[in-house]
Amino acid sequence: MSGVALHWFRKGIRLHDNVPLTKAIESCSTLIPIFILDTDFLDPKKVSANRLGFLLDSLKCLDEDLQERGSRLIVAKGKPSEVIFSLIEEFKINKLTFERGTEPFNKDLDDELIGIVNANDIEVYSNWGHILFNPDHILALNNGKTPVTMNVFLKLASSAPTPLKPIPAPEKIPPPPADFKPKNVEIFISTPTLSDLKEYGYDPEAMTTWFKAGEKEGIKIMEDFLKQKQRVASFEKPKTKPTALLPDTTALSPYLSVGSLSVRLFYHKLLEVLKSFKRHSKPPVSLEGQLYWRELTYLIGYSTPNFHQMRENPLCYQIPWTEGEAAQEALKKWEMGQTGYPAVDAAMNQLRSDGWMHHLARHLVACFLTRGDLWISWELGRDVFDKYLIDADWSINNFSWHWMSCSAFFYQFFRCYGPVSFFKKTDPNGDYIRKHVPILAKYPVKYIYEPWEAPKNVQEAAGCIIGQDYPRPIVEHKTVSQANMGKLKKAYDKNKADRAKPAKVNAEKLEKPLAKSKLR
DNA sequence: TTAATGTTGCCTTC
DNA sequence: GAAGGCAACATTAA
Repeated sequence: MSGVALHWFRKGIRLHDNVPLTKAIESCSTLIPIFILDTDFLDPKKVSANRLGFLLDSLKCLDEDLQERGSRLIVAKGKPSEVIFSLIEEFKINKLTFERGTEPFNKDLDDELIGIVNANDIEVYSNWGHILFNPDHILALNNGKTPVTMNVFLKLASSAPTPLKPIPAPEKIPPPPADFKPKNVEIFISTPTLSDLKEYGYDPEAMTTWFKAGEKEGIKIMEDFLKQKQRVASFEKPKTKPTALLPDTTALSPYLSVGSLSVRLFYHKLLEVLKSFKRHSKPPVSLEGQLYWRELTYLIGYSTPNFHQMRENPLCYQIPWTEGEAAQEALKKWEMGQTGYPAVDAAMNQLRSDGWMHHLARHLVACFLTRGDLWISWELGRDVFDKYLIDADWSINNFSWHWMSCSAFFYQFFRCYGPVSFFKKTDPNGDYIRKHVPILAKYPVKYIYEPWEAPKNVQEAAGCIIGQDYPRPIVEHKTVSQANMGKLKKAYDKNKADRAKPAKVNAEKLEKPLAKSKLR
């Protein structure tokens, strides 16, 4: 054991169930554990202080956990591929380990790394540690076709190999070289905080999320939740409350997203709990089902070209969303919680302050921005979510915006969320609004969801005049949502017609070659 | 080809 | 609180 190993942390910011890291340790006396802060990522316009801060805190925890085992985390800054290749060369790396990514930007880099590194006679180990199932395996089971519904996915998953059992964290980890100072790679002296990134425009005060980062925290939240066995066994996602003042779901998404909690650990611990119940809730609504949804989105993101956009995306309906200045203005109001619909604004305010909101709150605001009310492209809403959510996840986020905008996977556009009605069901008193839109806190129950309906004297008594202290509704929901359904119907018809034409031509052209290549 | 199905709508009626 | 109408989508199973 004399080699130098490089373990690259991307997601998978943890020591438990980290197979590549464990493989790296097996065969080296020196291990460089590195995280690379991509300079493209350091932009408050694209990545909020909450999201970046949560990531940095996760790294800090990782560093502490590494130090407990005789190592420490090295955080570099730059373009990931350049940093990796530079380190490989300078430190004569024998072994490179990392967790594979399904997203297009990761996929390309993975292929590049595996190819070039193998050519240089360096041992490479990577795995699919961020997900339960090997996506290539699932796709093969479906003859290479991307599954687009949960039932199809469940069938495929049931005939795929059982997800691997998690492995424990290593007890000892070989240290990086003493005085580790690469020549061509910029590294931080210690794990950076937001204060160290002021030059990029970050303000440490802007980090307001109450979520605590780290592997220990993620595992603790998981264990506390799984202890409530009855709750686990009867969990049904659609029945949880978006307006709860404390999360009514597991709220494990931030930890799963950066990988400080292993999805396989959660999966197997969950199944253990379910085993002790004769009857329990089932996918797609159960807790187990939530993990399968996550898998499905990763699989779709992995196998669908241009999944991050409407155009050139084979799964996505082409819908003529509003563009231009008016759309930008409305988008900004939506982002900043200024639509004049208290429920929507409360959710958006929670998104910006906490970096998290309940899944159904995401539905309400996403529907409102796209097909429901504002008729603005899901891509723009997706970007706003990606900026603020501490659980931001490329696959899940893109999938959900397809779904909510009726661009793919879900098409029942006549089922539309009401910005007044939807939250009333779980929060008739409007406590969620009172918390997240404090200027409305004194409104009587009768008007809390529709403050513009309140008589002037009621507005004055509540200390908030509509149109002055809080905006009037940006649109009239009833009217625009009706009109939008008509527009969607038209767009659907046009898409069907457009799809029918080229498909016919292709079928004729491809008939022979297809038959020939059946064995592929 | 038709029938059943689809994680999470809203409103009115009983 | 449950049920049915609303005006009706696409995908999958049969």
